[in-house]
Amino acid sequence: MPPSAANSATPPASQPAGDRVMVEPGARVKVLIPLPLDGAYDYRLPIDMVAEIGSFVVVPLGNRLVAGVIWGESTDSDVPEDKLREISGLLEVPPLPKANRAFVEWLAAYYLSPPGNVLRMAMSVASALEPPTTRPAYRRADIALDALEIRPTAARKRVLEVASDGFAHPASELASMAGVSSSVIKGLAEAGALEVMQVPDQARWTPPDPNLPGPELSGDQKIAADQVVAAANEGFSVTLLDGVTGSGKTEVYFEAIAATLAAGKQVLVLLPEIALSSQWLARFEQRFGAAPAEWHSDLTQGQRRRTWRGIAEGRARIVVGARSALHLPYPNLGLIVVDEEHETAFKQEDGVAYHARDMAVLRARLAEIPVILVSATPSLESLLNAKEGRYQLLHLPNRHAGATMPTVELIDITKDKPGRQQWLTPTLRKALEDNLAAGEQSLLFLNRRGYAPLTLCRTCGHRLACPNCSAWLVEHRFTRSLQCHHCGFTTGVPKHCPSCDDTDSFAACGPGVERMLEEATLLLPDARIEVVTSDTIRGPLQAAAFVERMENGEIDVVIGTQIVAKGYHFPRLTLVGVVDADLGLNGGDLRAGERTYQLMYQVAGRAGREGLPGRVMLQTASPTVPVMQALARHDRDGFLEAELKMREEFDFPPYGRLAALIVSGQDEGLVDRVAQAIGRAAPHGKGLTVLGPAPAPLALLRGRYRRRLLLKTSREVSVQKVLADWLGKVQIPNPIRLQVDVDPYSFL
DNA sequence: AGCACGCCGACT
DNA sequence: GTCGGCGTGCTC
Repeated sequence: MPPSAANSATPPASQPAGDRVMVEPGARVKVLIPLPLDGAYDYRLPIDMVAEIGSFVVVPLGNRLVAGVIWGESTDSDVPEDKLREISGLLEVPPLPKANRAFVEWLAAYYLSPPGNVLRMAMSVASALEPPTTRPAYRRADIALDALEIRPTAARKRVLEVASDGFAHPASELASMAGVSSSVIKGLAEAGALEVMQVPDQARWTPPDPNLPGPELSGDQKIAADQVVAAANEGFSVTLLDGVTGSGKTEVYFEAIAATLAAGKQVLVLLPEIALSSQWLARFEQRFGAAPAEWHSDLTQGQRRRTWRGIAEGRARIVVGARSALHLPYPNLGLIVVDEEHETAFKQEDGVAYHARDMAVLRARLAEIPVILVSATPSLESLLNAKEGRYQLLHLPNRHAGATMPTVELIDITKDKPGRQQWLTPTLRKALEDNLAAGEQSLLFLNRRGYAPLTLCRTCGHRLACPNCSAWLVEHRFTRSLQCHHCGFTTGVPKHCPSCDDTDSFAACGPGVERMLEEATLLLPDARIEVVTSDTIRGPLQAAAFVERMENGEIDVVIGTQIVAKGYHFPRLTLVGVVDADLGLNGGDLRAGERTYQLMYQVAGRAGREGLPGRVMLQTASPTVPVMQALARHDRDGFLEAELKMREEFDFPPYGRLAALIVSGQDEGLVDRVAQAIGRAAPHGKGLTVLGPAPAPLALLRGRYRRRLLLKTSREVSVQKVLADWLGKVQIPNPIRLQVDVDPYSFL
């Protein structure tokens, strides 16, 4: 069935009629504008304009016109009548649904951000608000080919054959369906064999078919699937689906998706790093016979516009996307799934610093729909919520199809020492050689891009640092450059030391993936080795190409950063070597242990799945610390329990709550004075602790000096209220920026 | 976020 | 003498 036919056969999902509220013509209304203003502005609805709450409108602001959303009737405003201006136009877009509007307000209140800034995320695609356009499409004209003055070539016949299904196709689609170039289409159109018509320029998704038979589920999967399906049409609920790697969590939540789709509602699946999830998309398509709508940073402007409108108009039934997909204008959302819920990639760090997993739960509550959080290594936040009964917990303890968990070995690098200027221990070297000889694939994991994290002068000890940040420059040999991983500063490798002027005196210190490539190449000269990082994989096409090379066995050894640690499933990958398992444990981060466990567990999960046993080797200098012991003994629950206990003892999240204040500016003295003034105004009281101000871990970032204050409260305290009272007392001079991060994850 | 208004350096 | 640098402040 061609997509256009399927599309017209199913009515689009739409917002419940009861949620729609018309506005009196001529009324004074509040219009929220996607700018960081204090609140919505008052405007007059023209007497002849028919609009409702949520309508997208164009309003005059200063001497320009901007798009905004009618937020409600204005009842108690002190804006004088003579300041009031009229709404200048109504945009041809479905109104922003009630649940979305509530979501904007709640998110803004929770993170102390102007609501306009939050609305901006929902209105990120300006062109989507413009009137829909059309584009040419072609179908078979009602004329016999031999009645025309052109030769009936094979290419032309094929085109006419595929164009005879009664539907109009864009030239590019027709060309690819017939396997010809678009010039053939053009020729046929000019000759009159194809009829040109204008069709709406909109995306067309084949509706996923929830009735296709799913895979055979195991006993555990069946029990879990029955529960999520039962929850699927029962209002708000949160389910934590906790299952080991390979236990088939995806198949379980696919059943909930099927049930929601069957009820005619939309589904949102949030993934971290969606751009790299070609394998997830393939599984979805196999289960539902159609591709979902995608939302991520690699879309073109046109794709964004069509997808945004397709969702607003209810034609896109299932959306899979990165965290920003949470803000799209779903008129009839029925289910949210957050896969890999523990991932820190869900925490937005710039602009409004929100956590997409937490906001998914909020969004679900406001829309009164279920949300499923999925992970093999759930966050302590979610585990505690499950433990205390706020979330329903579903457990999938076993790998399916008889696959066993990989063995995890700790290699003590202080005893089993790598050679000079080497980072692989003899044990891991031997394992790599054996695995190559056995014809199986290996992964060397090192979460460090570039060649070496630090470059210093052998003569005078000078270290090459970023001029804008308190960070070392990282040498990248592939691009023959030195880079700052915090601000993007790039420079060539200097010939002379900037400090002592000695020539060619630089020494690379420590390993990066590029350096591991050298070591691995010397060790395994005949192996096909590939480095996979965000530098070498740019965008979904290259990611898909890499997956294909792996699946075809064209790669023997992958040396990769965290982008290979997640989600992929390569049957012949049986050895995982972690070059430096201690890497994430330094720095005194609150979540260092939890994160190291999650990352190591995810990396380990890449080893051995169907039938072939996997082997994981963690190189560590501290094999006795609890994280390493837990990994080696497969004692996840014991580790998490101990970690929870520690957090409880010190009143840290998820028991207590945190907010970080970052004061930054180019004038270091002024930054200090302002930070101290904020510190002096700090609140006191039961369950409140304020730490700082202290230099932020990156005391200089992008040329701005940074000081940090940390507010720690017990769970009963409203962090928002404390922060609002506190910050209301201090004046922030203009060149200084104050960033408030509620529930911070990164302590930079 | 724009866009204006407003005060101090190198040019047609 | 002006053009223009971007610091501060406002937009219902």
